[in-house]
Amino acid sequence: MTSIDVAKLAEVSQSAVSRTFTPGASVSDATRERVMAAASELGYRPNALARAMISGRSRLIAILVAYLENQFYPVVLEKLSRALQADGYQVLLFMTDPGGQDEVVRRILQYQVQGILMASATMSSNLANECAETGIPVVMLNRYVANTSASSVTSDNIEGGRMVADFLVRAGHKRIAYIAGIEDSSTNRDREAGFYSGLADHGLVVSGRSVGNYTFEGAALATRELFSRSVKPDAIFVANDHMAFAVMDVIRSELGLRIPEDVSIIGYDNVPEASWNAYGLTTVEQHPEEMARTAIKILLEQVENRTVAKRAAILPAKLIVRSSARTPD
Amino acid sequence: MTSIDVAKLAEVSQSAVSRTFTPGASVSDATRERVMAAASELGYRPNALARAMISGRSRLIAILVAYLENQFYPVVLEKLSRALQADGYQVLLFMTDPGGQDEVVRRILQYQVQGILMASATMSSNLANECAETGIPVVMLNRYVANTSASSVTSDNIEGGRMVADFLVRAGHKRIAYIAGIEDSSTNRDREAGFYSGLADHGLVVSGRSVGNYTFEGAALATRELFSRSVKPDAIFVANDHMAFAVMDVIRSELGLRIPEDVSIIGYDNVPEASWNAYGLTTVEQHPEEMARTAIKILLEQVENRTVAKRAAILPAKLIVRSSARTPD
DNA sequence: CTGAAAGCGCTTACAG
DNA sequence: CTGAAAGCGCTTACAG
Repeated sequence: MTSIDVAKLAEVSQSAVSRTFTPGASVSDATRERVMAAASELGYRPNALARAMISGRSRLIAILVAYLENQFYPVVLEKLSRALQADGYQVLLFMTDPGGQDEVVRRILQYQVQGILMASATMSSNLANECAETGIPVVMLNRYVANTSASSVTSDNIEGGRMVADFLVRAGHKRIAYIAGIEDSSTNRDREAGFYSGLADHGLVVSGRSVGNYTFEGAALATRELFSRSVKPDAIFVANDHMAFAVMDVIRSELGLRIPEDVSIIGYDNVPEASWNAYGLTTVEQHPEEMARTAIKILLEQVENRTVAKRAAILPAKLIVRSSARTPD
Repeated sequence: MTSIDVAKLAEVSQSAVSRTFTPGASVSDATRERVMAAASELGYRPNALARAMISGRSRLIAILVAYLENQFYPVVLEKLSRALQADGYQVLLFMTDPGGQDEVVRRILQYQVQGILMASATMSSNLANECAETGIPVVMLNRYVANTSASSVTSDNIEGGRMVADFLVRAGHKRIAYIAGIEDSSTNRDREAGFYSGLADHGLVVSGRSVGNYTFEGAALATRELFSRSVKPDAIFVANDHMAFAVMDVIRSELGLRIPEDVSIIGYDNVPEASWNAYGLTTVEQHPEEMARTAIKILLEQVENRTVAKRAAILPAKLIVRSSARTPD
């Protein structure tokens, strides 16, 4: 079923059919009606691929994600997709591997996507620039890379880390440890830097540090390591919620300690599970809906104006107090 | 940058360029080398949309998902996407709304997808048949609809429900309740039917029933309702894990009861959180990787053979025993 | 192995 | 408002 078939049946030109399905094009009511009648009789639907080819606008946006285990990402993905769909764009989803990043992006480019959204995936500066040259806007979510033309949307990770330190110190903690995410991720660097600077404001330094690499298992190992040392922490800032759950499990089930009586735990993200009673995790909120909305606003602005001017949005951090950490008086 | 630009630079025909990028096409080594050199000099990549148009094979597969809060779906989505990518297909992702289902599918069809995978979304039989007429294969995951030509992949929900009943009865429970998911979903119907039949095998009937609609909040309400009655359950089978976490939270935090000493809880799915120590949920496994693999196998077989013969795969259910339910001696 | 040519299904100036 | 025509960037018989 093509527009030509419809044109024949409706006894109009193929152009008239095309115009009927193009919002804003000039067609008389009479023509439109005849075309619609013929179209529905034949079950005709315009071919979006042909439209994309000829118009140069595919209305395809690629979303890159590395893993969906950490609930922050499914939530963001859902928000992004819904917003994009509502604006008449389609989502091309790509799961990236630690290594094959560049290959994936090149495949995306073949599909003539009009923009790229990167969440939980890092992009080499090479690749970001390659996209910029092609004129395809890139917006990174929850991460940024220096020296690229890619835009970014993050929460104020530095301020978030600082707030955690302040909260913990004011609650009377003295031996405050940090469990890091992926060492060279921008989120980890910023949260850690803010945290240390917050401790320093109170004349303290971190009492222990181990690395969980943002994985559940990594966090469990990191916790055991931390508590195997002579100086045991009385509070831990964990670089994200996903790891914090593993940390809490190990502390309660394996070490037999109470939270927050023996150890306070604070995470980062405020994923849905953080509010589940079994954890009641005190954490720093990253508002997924707002991050998604901001990312899409930046991306579509660039898509529609065909500009690739870099923008970096930093959303405010907010501490969500629950029961996993002692509260300052 | 088009194949014509490359052809000019390489001093060959446009056909030669096309053949160089078509696996299996006959090109001499000499020609191929000149084309590749020119292509990389110009940064040329074939336009997948043009290829799709002319060849009639878009290599696009649509995945429909309704919500990603229940961790079962992100996990399945990740497995599906990776498998499809590995086979050289691209994923077009659609988040469906309870109502706008049909509209979504019609939009998908415009993009000339070669197949549709439906997870956590129900498709009207109308729509399924509409797809079948177009010759586009549809595979539903974790659900099925009677009287359609859509294939399906599910776990053996009936047998799973029966196993839960048997386990609970043999552990000595007498007042066994059920918290339902969405009433008219095939998963709920089958799990419930199997469960009741399992109870009947031991001469028992369900002692209470309320509906959680597969949501976290719905399950919390359903739990409060169940315990507000005169006969309180000493065991509950919850139609999926996602609800079971809410049930456990309410039982422990609000009702002050112990699990499994006072109440046994069994869920369904075995999502990642089920193994977290704070819950230690005994549950029926649905192996997401195997379900994804099976769904893709069925779908691609139909895509590649251009058949739409209906298939219904039912994977075996397996009880995963943890600590949320008393164990039979 | 190679090139000229037809054609996939549309949009969009252009002229009337 | 309408139609004829060009063209988006490719693949793929066809003939040599």
